[in-house]
Amino acid sequence: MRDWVLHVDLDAFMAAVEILRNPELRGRPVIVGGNGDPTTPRTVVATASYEARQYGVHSGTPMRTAHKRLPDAVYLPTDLPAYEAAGAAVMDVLRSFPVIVEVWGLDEAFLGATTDDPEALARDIQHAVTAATGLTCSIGIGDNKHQAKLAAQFNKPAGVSRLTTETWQATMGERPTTALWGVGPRTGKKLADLGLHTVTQLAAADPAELAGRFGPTNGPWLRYLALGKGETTVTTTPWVPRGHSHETTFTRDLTDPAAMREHITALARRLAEETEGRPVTRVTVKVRHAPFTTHTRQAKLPAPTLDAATIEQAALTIFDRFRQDRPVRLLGVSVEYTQTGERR
DNA sequence: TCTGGGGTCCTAGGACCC
DNA sequence: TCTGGGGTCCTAGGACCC
Repeated sequence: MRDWVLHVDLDAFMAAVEILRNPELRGRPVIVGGNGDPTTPRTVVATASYEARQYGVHSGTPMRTAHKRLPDAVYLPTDLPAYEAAGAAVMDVLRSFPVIVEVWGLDEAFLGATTDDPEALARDIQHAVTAATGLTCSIGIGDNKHQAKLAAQFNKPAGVSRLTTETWQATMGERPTTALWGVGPRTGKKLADLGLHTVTQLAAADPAELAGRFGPTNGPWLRYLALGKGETTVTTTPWVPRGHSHETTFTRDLTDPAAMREHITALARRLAEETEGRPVTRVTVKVRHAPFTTHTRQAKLPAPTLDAATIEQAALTIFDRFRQDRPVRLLGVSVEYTQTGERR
Protein backbone atom coordinates (compact mmCIF):
# COMPACT_ATOMS: atom_id res chain seq x y z
CA MET A 1 0.00 0.00 0.00
CA ARG A 2 1.21 3.48 -0.79
CA ASP A 3 -0.15 7.02 -1.05
CA TRP A 4 -1.47 8.51 -4.26
CA VAL A 5 -2.95 11.78 -5.34
CA LEU A 6 -5.92 11.53 -7.70
CA HIS A 7 -7.43 14.37 -9.67
CA VAL A 8 -11.09 14.06 -10.60
CA ASP A 9 -12.16 16.30 -13.46
CA LEU A 10 -15.77 16.29 -14.65
CA ASP A 11 -16.08 16.16 -18.44
CA ALA A 12 -17.57 19.19 -20.25
CA PHE A 13 -19.24 19.90 -16.95
CA MET A 14 -21.76 22.68 -17.59
CA ALA A 15 -22.82 21.28 -20.95
CA ALA A 16 -23.13 17.82 -19.41
CA VAL A 17 -25.43 19.14 -16.67
CA GLU A 18 -27.63 20.78 -19.30
CA ILE A 19 -27.81 17.55 -21.32
CA LEU A 20 -28.81 15.68 -18.18
CA ARG A 21 -31.67 18.12 -17.67
CA ASN A 22 -32.77 17.79 -21.28
CA PRO A 23 -31.82 14.40 -22.73
CA GLU A 24 -32.96 15.45 -26.20
CA LEU A 25 -29.74 17.47 -26.40
CA ARG A 26 -27.55 14.35 -26.22
CA GLY A 27 -25.32 13.98 -29.25
CA ARG A 28 -25.83 17.58 -30.36
CA PRO A 29 -23.34 20.43 -30.02
CA VAL A 30 -24.30 22.20 -26.78
CA ILE A 31 -22.72 25.53 -25.89
CA VAL A 32 -23.17 27.18 -22.50
CA GLY A 33 -22.23 30.78 -21.90
CA GLY A 34 -23.32 34.36 -21.40
CA ASN A 35 -27.03 34.96 -21.61
CA GLY A 36 -27.57 32.10 -24.04
CA ASP A 37 -27.93 34.42 -27.03
CA PRO A 38 -24.95 33.73 -29.30
CA THR A 39 -25.37 37.05 -31.10
CA THR A 40 -24.64 39.09 -27.96
CA PRO A 41 -21.26 40.79 -28.37
CA ARG A 42 -18.61 40.60 -25.63
CA THR A 43 -19.70 37.23 -24.31
CA VAL A 44 -17.73 34.00 -24.38
CA VAL A 45 -18.31 30.26 -24.18
CA ALA A 46 -18.16 28.87 -20.65
CA THR A 47 -18.29 25.20 -21.67
CA ALA A 48 -18.81 23.43 -25.00
CA SER A 49 -19.83 19.79 -25.36
CA TYR A 50 -17.39 17.50 -27.17
CA GLU A 51 -19.59 17.63 -30.28
CA ALA A 52 -18.99 21.41 -30.38
CA ARG A 53 -15.27 21.15 -29.62
CA GLN A 54 -14.75 19.26 -32.86
CA TYR A 55 -15.56 22.52 -34.61
CA GLY A 56 -13.00 24.52 -32.66
CA VAL A 57 -15.40 25.92 -30.08
CA HIS A 58 -13.91 25.85 -26.57
CA SER A 59 -14.14 27.67 -23.26
CA GLY A 60 -13.27 31.28 -23.94
CA THR A 61 -14.27 31.31 -27.60
CA PRO A 62 -16.32 34.46 -28.26
CA MET A 63 -19.98 33.52 -28.53
CA ARG A 64 -20.28 35.27 -31.88
CA THR A 65 -17.36 33.23 -33.25
CA ALA A 66 -19.03 30.06 -31.99
CA HIS A 67 -22.26 31.13 -33.63
CA LYS A 68 -20.55 31.61 -36.99
CA ARG A 69 -18.98 28.16 -36.81
CA LEU A 70 -22.00 26.39 -35.39
CA PRO A 71 -25.19 28.29 -36.23
CA ASP A 72 -27.33 25.26 -35.42
CA ALA A 73 -25.81 24.39 -32.04
CA VAL A 74 -27.88 24.60 -28.87
CA TYR A 75 -27.00 27.77 -26.95
CA LEU A 76 -27.88 28.02 -23.28
CA PRO A 77 -27.35 30.68 -20.61
CA THR A 78 -25.05 29.95 -17.68
CA ASP A 79 -27.08 28.60 -14.75
CA LEU A 80 -24.63 28.68 -11.86
CA PRO A 81 -27.01 27.36 -9.14
CA ALA A 82 -27.69 24.25 -11.24
CA TYR A 83 -23.96 23.59 -11.66
CA GLU A 84 -23.28 24.16 -7.98
CA ALA A 85 -25.92 21.59 -7.09
CA ALA A 86 -24.58 19.04 -9.58
CA GLY A 87 -21.00 19.59 -8.45
CA ALA A 88 -21.97 19.18 -4.81
CA ALA A 89 -23.69 15.87 -5.61
CA VAL A 90 -20.46 14.61 -7.19
CA MET A 91 -18.43 15.67 -4.15
CA ASP A 92 -20.81 13.68 -1.94
CA VAL A 93 -20.15 10.59 -4.05
CA LEU A 94 -16.38 11.12 -3.74
CA ARG A 95 -16.69 11.44 0.04
CA SER A 96 -18.38 8.03 0.19
CA PHE A 97 -14.99 6.48 -0.70
CA PRO A 98 -12.17 5.95 1.82
CA VAL A 99 -10.22 8.95 0.52
CA ILE A 100 -9.47 12.52 1.53
CA VAL A 101 -11.48 14.87 -0.67
CA GLU A 102 -10.18 18.35 -1.41
CA VAL A 103 -12.75 20.27 -3.45
CA TRP A 104 -11.08 22.36 -6.14
CA GLY A 105 -13.72 24.53 -7.74
CA LEU A 106 -17.11 23.55 -9.06
CA ASP A 107 -16.13 20.52 -11.10
CA GLU A 108 -12.80 19.26 -9.80
CA ALA A 109 -11.37 17.58 -6.74
CA PHE A 110 -8.10 16.17 -5.54
CA LEU A 111 -8.23 12.92 -3.63
CA GLY A 112 -5.68 11.53 -1.22
CA ALA A 113 -5.76 7.75 -1.37
CA THR A 114 -3.79 4.85 0.06
CA THR A 115 -4.06 1.77 -2.14
CA ASP A 116 -2.18 -0.84 -4.14
CA ASP A 117 -4.35 -0.36 -7.21
CA PRO A 118 -5.18 3.28 -7.89
CA GLU A 119 -6.57 2.46 -11.34
CA ALA A 120 -9.14 0.13 -9.83
CA LEU A 121 -10.09 2.81 -7.32
CA ALA A 122 -10.39 5.38 -10.12
CA ARG A 123 -12.67 3.08 -12.14
CA ASP A 124 -14.85 2.44 -9.09
CA ILE A 125 -15.15 6.18 -8.52
CA GLN A 126 -16.05 6.83 -12.15
CA HIS A 127 -18.80 4.20 -12.05
CA ALA A 128 -20.19 5.53 -8.79
CA VAL A 129 -20.20 9.15 -10.02
CA THR A 130 -22.00 8.20 -13.22
CA ALA A 131 -24.47 5.93 -11.45
CA ALA A 132 -25.38 8.62 -8.93
CA THR A 133 -25.36 11.71 -11.12
CA GLY A 134 -25.25 10.72 -14.80
CA LEU A 135 -22.05 12.73 -15.23
CA THR A 136 -18.73 11.35 -16.45
CA CYS A 137 -15.29 12.29 -15.18
CA SER A 138 -11.65 11.78 -16.06
CA ILE A 139 -9.23 10.79 -13.34
CA GLY A 140 -5.51 11.39 -13.16
CA ILE A 141 -3.23 9.47 -10.82
CA GLY A 142 0.09 10.87 -9.59
CA ASP A 143 2.55 11.22 -6.76
CA ASN A 144 1.49 14.84 -6.31
CA LYS A 145 -1.23 17.27 -7.39
CA HIS A 146 0.72 18.56 -10.38
CA GLN A 147 1.20 15.09 -11.85
CA ALA A 148 -2.40 14.02 -11.12
CA LYS A 149 -3.77 17.22 -12.62
CA LEU A 150 -1.84 16.74 -15.87
CA ALA A 151 -2.65 13.03 -16.04
CA ALA A 152 -6.38 13.74 -15.89
CA GLN A 153 -6.11 15.64 -19.17
CA PHE A 154 -4.37 12.78 -21.00
CA ASN A 155 -7.40 10.67 -21.70
CA LYS A 156 -10.56 12.73 -21.73
CA PRO A 157 -13.44 12.11 -21.52
CA ALA A 158 -13.97 9.31 -19.00
CA GLY A 159 -10.34 8.20 -18.98
CA VAL A 160 -7.92 7.11 -16.28
CA SER A 161 -4.22 7.93 -16.61
CA ARG A 162 -1.18 7.69 -14.39
CA LEU A 163 1.77 10.08 -14.38
CA THR A 164 4.40 9.56 -11.70
CA THR A 165 7.94 10.63 -10.93
CA GLU A 166 9.01 7.38 -12.55
CA THR A 167 7.29 8.12 -15.86
CA TRP A 168 7.66 11.91 -15.77
CA GLN A 169 10.73 12.24 -17.96
CA ALA A 170 9.51 9.87 -20.67
CA THR A 171 6.03 11.38 -20.77
CA MET A 172 6.66 15.09 -20.26
CA GLY A 173 10.28 15.66 -21.21
CA GLU A 174 9.81 16.61 -24.85
CA ARG A 175 6.60 18.58 -24.34
CA PRO A 176 6.61 22.38 -24.44
CA THR A 177 6.95 24.19 -21.10
CA THR A 178 3.36 25.38 -21.43
CA ALA A 179 2.24 21.80 -20.83
CA LEU A 180 3.08 22.37 -17.16
CA TRP A 181 0.28 23.40 -14.79
CA GLY A 182 1.12 27.02 -14.05
CA VAL A 183 3.09 27.89 -17.19
CA GLY A 184 0.90 29.88 -19.54
CA PRO A 185 1.58 31.47 -22.91
CA ARG A 186 3.39 34.52 -21.51
CA THR A 187 5.84 32.59 -19.41
CA GLY A 188 6.24 30.04 -22.21
CA LYS A 189 7.30 32.83 -24.55
CA LYS A 190 9.79 34.27 -22.06
CA LEU A 191 11.26 30.82 -21.48
CA ALA A 192 11.55 30.25 -25.23
CA ASP A 193 13.42 33.56 -25.46
CA LEU A 194 15.96 32.05 -23.05
CA GLY A 195 16.24 28.99 -25.31
CA LEU A 196 14.13 26.88 -22.97
CA HIS A 197 11.49 25.21 -25.10
CA THR A 198 10.89 21.80 -23.54
CA VAL A 199 10.23 20.54 -20.04
CA THR A 200 13.61 18.80 -20.02
CA GLN A 201 15.40 22.02 -20.97
CA LEU A 202 13.62 23.94 -18.22
CA ALA A 203 14.44 21.23 -15.68
CA ALA A 204 18.13 21.59 -16.54
CA ALA A 205 18.11 25.42 -16.49
CA ASP A 206 20.25 27.45 -14.13
CA PRO A 207 18.12 28.32 -11.07
CA ALA A 208 19.98 31.61 -10.59
CA GLU A 209 19.24 32.66 -14.16
CA LEU A 210 15.57 31.75 -13.70
CA ALA A 211 15.44 33.72 -10.46
CA GLY A 212 16.95 36.72 -12.18
CA ARG A 213 14.36 36.61 -14.95
CA PHE A 214 11.24 35.54 -13.05
CA GLY A 215 11.90 36.54 -9.47
CA PRO A 216 13.11 34.73 -6.37
CA THR A 217 9.94 32.69 -5.90
CA ASN A 218 8.73 32.16 -9.46
CA GLY A 219 12.10 31.35 -11.01
CA PRO A 220 12.93 28.34 -8.85
CA TRP A 221 9.28 27.30 -8.88
CA LEU A 222 9.33 26.96 -12.67
CA ARG A 223 12.22 24.54 -12.50
CA TYR A 224 10.49 22.66 -9.71
CA LEU A 225 7.44 22.22 -11.96
CA ALA A 226 9.62 21.00 -14.84
CA LEU A 227 11.10 18.35 -12.54
CA GLY A 228 7.57 17.00 -12.03
CA LYS A 229 7.35 18.10 -8.43
CA GLY A 230 4.27 19.52 -6.78
CA GLU A 231 2.11 19.74 -3.68
CA THR A 232 1.51 16.37 -2.06
CA THR A 233 -0.81 17.44 0.75
CA VAL A 234 -4.51 16.79 0.24
CA THR A 235 -6.77 18.31 2.86
CA THR A 236 -10.47 18.47 3.63
CA THR A 237 -10.05 21.85 5.36
CA PRO A 238 -12.40 24.19 3.50
CA TRP A 239 -10.81 27.04 1.61
CA VAL A 240 -11.29 30.47 3.17
CA PRO A 241 -11.74 33.06 0.41
CA ARG A 242 -9.27 35.96 0.53
CA GLY A 243 -11.70 38.30 -1.14
CA HIS A 244 -14.62 38.63 -3.46
CA SER A 245 -15.40 40.62 -6.59
CA HIS A 246 -17.98 41.49 -9.18
CA GLU A 247 -17.46 42.99 -12.59
CA THR A 248 -19.56 43.82 -15.61
CA THR A 249 -18.61 44.06 -19.25
CA PHE A 250 -21.13 46.29 -20.94
CA THR A 251 -22.52 45.23 -24.29
CA ARG A 252 -21.95 48.82 -25.39
CA ASP A 253 -19.42 51.18 -23.84
CA LEU A 254 -20.65 53.38 -21.04
CA THR A 255 -20.07 57.09 -21.60
CA ASP A 256 -22.24 58.70 -18.93
CA PRO A 257 -20.27 59.27 -15.70
CA ALA A 258 -23.46 59.26 -13.62
CA ALA A 259 -24.30 55.80 -14.95
CA MET A 260 -20.77 54.64 -14.15
CA ARG A 261 -21.04 55.87 -10.56
CA GLU A 262 -24.40 54.20 -10.21
CA HIS A 263 -22.94 50.94 -11.40
CA ILE A 264 -19.95 51.16 -9.06
CA THR A 265 -22.36 51.75 -6.18
CA ALA A 266 -24.45 48.74 -7.14
CA LEU A 267 -21.40 46.45 -7.38
CA ALA A 268 -20.12 47.67 -4.00
CA ARG A 269 -23.53 47.16 -2.40
CA ARG A 270 -23.71 43.57 -3.67
CA LEU A 271 -20.26 42.87 -2.21
CA ALA A 272 -21.26 44.45 1.10
CA GLU A 273 -24.25 42.08 1.21
CA GLU A 274 -22.05 39.08 0.50
CA THR A 275 -19.31 39.47 3.10
CA GLU A 276 -20.82 36.72 5.29
CA GLY A 277 -19.60 38.59 8.33
CA ARG A 278 -16.01 38.97 7.18
CA PRO A 279 -14.73 42.54 7.63
CA VAL A 280 -13.50 44.26 4.49
CA THR A 281 -9.99 45.70 4.69
CA ARG A 282 -9.36 46.86 1.12
CA VAL A 283 -11.40 47.95 -1.87
CA THR A 284 -10.24 47.84 -5.50
CA VAL A 285 -11.95 49.39 -8.51
CA LYS A 286 -11.24 48.09 -12.01
CA VAL A 287 -11.92 50.02 -15.19
CA ARG A 288 -11.45 48.71 -18.70
CA HIS A 289 -11.52 51.34 -21.40
CA ALA A 290 -11.95 50.83 -25.12
CA PRO A 291 -10.31 49.13 -26.84
CA PHE A 292 -9.08 46.88 -24.03
CA THR A 293 -6.84 48.72 -21.58
CA THR A 294 -7.39 47.76 -17.97
CA HIS A 295 -6.45 49.71 -14.86
CA THR A 296 -7.03 49.25 -11.15
CA ARG A 297 -6.99 51.61 -8.19
CA GLN A 298 -7.22 50.43 -4.64
CA ALA A 299 -7.27 51.69 -1.10
CA LYS A 300 -6.82 50.13 2.28
CA LEU A 301 -9.67 51.20 4.52
CA PRO A 302 -8.83 53.09 7.72
CA ALA A 303 -10.34 50.17 9.63
CA PRO A 304 -11.95 46.86 8.64
CA THR A 305 -15.67 47.29 8.13
CA LEU A 306 -18.92 45.49 7.32
CA ASP A 307 -20.77 48.76 6.74
CA ALA A 308 -22.30 48.95 3.26
CA ALA A 309 -22.27 52.75 3.10
CA THR A 310 -18.58 52.85 3.98
CA ILE A 311 -17.72 50.27 1.32
CA GLU A 312 -19.82 52.04 -1.33
CA GLN A 313 -18.31 55.41 -0.49
CA ALA A 314 -14.79 53.97 -0.63
CA ALA A 315 -15.48 52.48 -4.07
CA LEU A 316 -16.80 55.79 -5.37
CA THR A 317 -13.85 57.75 -3.98
CA ILE A 318 -11.46 55.32 -5.65
CA PHE A 319 -13.42 55.48 -8.91
CA ASP A 320 -13.11 59.29 -8.87
CA ARG A 321 -9.34 58.91 -9.14
CA PHE A 322 -9.71 57.60 -12.72
CA ARG A 323 -9.93 60.04 -15.58
CA GLN A 324 -13.56 60.28 -16.52
CA ASP A 325 -13.39 61.27 -20.17
CA ARG A 326 -13.07 57.90 -21.87
CA PRO A 327 -15.72 55.33 -22.82
CA VAL A 328 -15.81 52.43 -20.39
CA ARG A 329 -16.12 48.81 -21.42
CA LEU A 330 -15.95 47.19 -18.00
CA LEU A 331 -16.40 48.22 -14.38
CA GLY A 332 -15.46 46.04 -11.45
CA VAL A 333 -15.22 46.25 -7.68
CA SER A 334 -13.44 43.81 -5.41
CA VAL A 335 -12.95 43.58 -1.67
CA GLU A 336 -10.38 41.85 0.48
CA TYR A 337 -11.17 40.43 3.88
CA THR A 338 -9.18 40.35 7.08
CA GLN A 339 -6.87 37.37 6.67
CA THR A 340 -6.68 34.91 9.51
CA GLY A 341 -3.38 35.42 11.25
CA GLU A 342 -3.02 38.88 9.75
CA ARG A 343 -1.49 41.46 12.01
CA ARG A 344 -3.18 44.79 12.23
C1' DT B 1 -10.33 34.73 -30.68
C1' DC B 2 -12.61 42.05 -31.00
C1' DT B 3 -11.42 39.15 -26.36
C1' DG B 4 -16.52 36.83 -19.44
C1' DG B 5 -16.36 36.51 -14.51
C1' DG B 6 -14.31 35.04 -10.29
C1' DG B 7 -10.40 33.89 -8.09
C1' DT B 8 -4.99 33.49 -6.32
C1' DC B 9 -0.25 34.75 -5.90
C1' DC B 10 3.96 37.36 -7.10
C1' DT B 11 6.78 41.49 -8.34
C1' DA B 12 8.45 46.11 -8.42
C1' DG B 13 8.72 50.67 -6.95
C1' DG B 14 7.85 54.34 -3.76
C1' DA B 15 7.06 56.00 0.99
C1' DC B 16 8.54 55.96 5.37
C1' DC B 17 11.18 54.79 9.43
C1' DC B 18 15.30 53.81 12.14
C1' DT C 1 26.21 67.87 4.82
C1' DC C 2 25.18 66.00 -1.46
C1' DT C 3 23.86 61.23 0.78
C1' DG C 4 23.89 54.29 3.55
C1' DG C 5 21.29 50.30 4.30
C1' DG C 6 17.66 47.49 5.89
C1' DG C 7 12.88 46.59 6.88
C1' DT C 8 7.96 47.08 6.15
C1' DC C 9 3.82 48.78 4.20
C1' DC C 10 1.17 50.19 0.31
C1' DT C 11 -0.18 50.24 -4.51
C1' DA C 12 -0.51 48.89 -9.53
C1' DG C 13 0.09 45.54 -12.63
C1' DG C 14 1.11 40.85 -14.47
C1' DA C 15 0.29 36.03 -14.95
C1' DC C 16 -2.27 32.05 -14.39
C1' DC C 17 -6.25 29.00 -13.51
C1' DC C 18 -11.18 27.31 -13.85
